[in-house]
Amino acid sequence: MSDFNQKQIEILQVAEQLFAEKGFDGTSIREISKIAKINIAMVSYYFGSKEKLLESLILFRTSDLKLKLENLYDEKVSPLQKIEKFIAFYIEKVNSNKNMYQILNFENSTKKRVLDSAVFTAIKKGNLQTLKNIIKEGQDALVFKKNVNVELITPTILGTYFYFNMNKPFFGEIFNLESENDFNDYVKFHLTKHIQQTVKALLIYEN
Amino acid sequence: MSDFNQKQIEILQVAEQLFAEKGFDGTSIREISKIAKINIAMVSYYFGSKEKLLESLILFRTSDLKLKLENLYDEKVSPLQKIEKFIAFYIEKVNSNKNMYQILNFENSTKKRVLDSAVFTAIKKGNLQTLKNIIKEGQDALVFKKNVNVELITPTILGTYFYFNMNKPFFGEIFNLESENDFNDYVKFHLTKHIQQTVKALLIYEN
DNA sequence: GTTTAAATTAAACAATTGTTTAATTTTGCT
DNA sequence: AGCAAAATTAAACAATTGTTTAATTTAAAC
Repeated sequence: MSDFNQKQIEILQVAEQLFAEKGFDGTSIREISKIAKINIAMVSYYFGSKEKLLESLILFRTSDLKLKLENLYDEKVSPLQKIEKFIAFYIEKVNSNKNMYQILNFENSTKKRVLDSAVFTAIKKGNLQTLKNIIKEGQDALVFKKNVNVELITPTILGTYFYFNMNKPFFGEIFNLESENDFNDYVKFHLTKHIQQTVKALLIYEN
Repeated sequence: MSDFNQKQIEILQVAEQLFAEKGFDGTSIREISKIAKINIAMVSYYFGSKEKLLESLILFRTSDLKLKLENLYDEKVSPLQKIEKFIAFYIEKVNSNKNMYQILNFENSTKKRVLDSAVFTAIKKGNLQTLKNIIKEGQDALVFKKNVNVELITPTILGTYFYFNMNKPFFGEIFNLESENDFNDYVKFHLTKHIQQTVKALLIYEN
């Protein structure tokens, strides 16, 4: 599988940061090499090409993107609490992998590279199914209402986070977030809570 | 102000599409020139440089990004209806300027270029104030609840749309959207409705 | 029709890009 | 120590990049 040695991992980490900051096309191999303190030929030596470096990076991180929600599904907690946990866990996961998501979001909407979306589609469908199961459970228990577009809840959960993240300077000014720590704390406590409230309200409130 | 002649506008339109599709760094002047059927020197001749072409493009489109909500604010409709109109109008605006927003979202989160965010900050603050006014009105009328994080509602509104847009292939498959028309129709009717329901529920439902 | 400015062109530019080569150094193994 | 494979290096590569030049064509004004 993904058996990268220490040197390769260092390169991947530098590449991840730079790709997220400047985009794939905005990052040069020489820049990566300089920061990773390696010779520029090492990228080709280890990964073959710049494109394959990106593919390796995605492969390297893909396992991190899968939600591990099995334990959550067994728990003897109410559907409402499951939704809360689902959201908190999801946001935490995405926020701690924000560089990778930044890369994927952009390279996915770009028509230049055709990164194999099959594996991501599978992951997304799996996560969606988990959410559907929870909501179905809540609907059967008459806690959640019926007429809700479940497929659009993930866009609301993740979209809220990504928009917040994309406009970090703006919200940093509004909420007085001066450090990366401030930002992460705000996400963990206030933003997550907002999303939880939003989804819960959507699932419960009847027009 | 933005007095661009017909030739310049043609170049800007081609640049807008390509920047949105492939990113600023992923688009070459030769590519733009080829599609716009002009000589590559014309870009420098008219705009000065590639960077300045982007600046001109932003200047050219900025006026389109401002929400015109004055009429909405005067209307004798309930706060609930105002919220609905606000969202429908906002989404429609963003969706019809999706290329520009795609560019801004990416170039803004990239640390490479420092596009003057002051003007966008002003626009965002203006739009936020409008939303705040509506919500305040609803709270005073005891229709909306009090403890809501108003600043995070825009992320939910626009974030939902952008996430949907970014993952067009995925949702296209799920919802069977085969053409750009299908996509726009889904946004106009179903996605907009979902966001309206979501925000309304958030503003009304008490824990 | 002549003149002047604007528009357009092909060509060249220097810099940067990703990639490869060929030589050298390091490492691991016997 | 000796050897073979792996790792690392500096240099060169061809292609592409944004930009400029200098010449030519077009348009407008008188």
